Amino acid sequence: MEEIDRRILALLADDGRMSFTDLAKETGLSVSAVHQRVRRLQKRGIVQGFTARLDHARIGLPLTAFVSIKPIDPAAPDDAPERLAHLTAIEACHSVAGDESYILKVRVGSPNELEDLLQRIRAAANVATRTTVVLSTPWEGRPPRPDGAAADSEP
Amino acid sequence: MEEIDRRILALLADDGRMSFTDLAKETGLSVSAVHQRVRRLQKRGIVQGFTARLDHARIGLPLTAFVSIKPIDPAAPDDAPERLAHLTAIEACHSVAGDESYILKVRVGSPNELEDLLQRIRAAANVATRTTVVLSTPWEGRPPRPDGAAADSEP
DNA sequence: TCTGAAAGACAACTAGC
DNA sequence: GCTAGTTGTCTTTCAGA
Repeated sequence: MEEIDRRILALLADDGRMSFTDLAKETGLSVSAVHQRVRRLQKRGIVQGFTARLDHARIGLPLTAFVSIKPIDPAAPDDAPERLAHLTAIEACHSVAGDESYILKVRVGSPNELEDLLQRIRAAANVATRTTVVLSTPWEGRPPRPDGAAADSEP
Repeated sequence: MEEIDRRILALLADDGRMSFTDLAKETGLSVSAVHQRVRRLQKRGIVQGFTARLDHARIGLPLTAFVSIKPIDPAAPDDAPERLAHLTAIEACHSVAGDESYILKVRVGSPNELEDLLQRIRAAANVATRTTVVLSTPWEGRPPRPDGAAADSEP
């Protein structure tokens, strides 16, 4: 039951364009039943959407870096995410425990663009930055494998 | 020309299940032409695949962390990625410049699972770990917006 | 929550420019 | 590299158990 939902999620994480027909074959359900379950998973927000995995190096964004930021004025209100949201080079923004307050994952076309981006980040959020450049990425975005724990209750 | 490809990539990054019919409407091309272009983008490896975006908190993986690793024996050959690949909790593995050699992004169900994972990482790759726990994620996996630079030449 | 069937929409291929 | 047309498959909805 819940096992089938996890199987559907694994299949869609692996191939987001898999047809309902194929999902039905893989799960042993009818097409309608799979269709219903996927719609329910989307409605519940467990499936948040579908996206294409792109080769960043080949769309003009070959340089990836992690940027840790720390407020210059620790007393100021912490609204860094809102202040940084317009910078589309920032692919992800995580609030973290530890010495710094956020870790940003950024993608740019060149070292020059990275320098420019860092200046914009510092100016927009009034923060100090510490940057770790990615040299290569053995893997990334590997589909999650829910090991043991169960999911949530009903919405 | 190349402009249309970038538009297609942006649309598919935003909705990986968008139909070719809709892609055709959005780009002003015929369905066949869009179909051809997407197939070519996949064949060239610019589109590497499609995936469902899942709510990790609701599939039993509510805890995210970044784990930086450093070899205990700097003279040993660096094969950490191969040694760690079997640990499916590691969603991404980046080789980085800086004090440490890799940054891992991991997702687990609980602090206990994180502790267990860290032990496995240290044992498998003979490394020291430094872990930064994610408290919240304002955003993540935002579609890349190729700003100015152009893509590659032919395969 | 499932099945099965029916309508329409779509994907995939072909030919021709 | 594009358009247009054709065939077979798929998506989506419905009634019913």
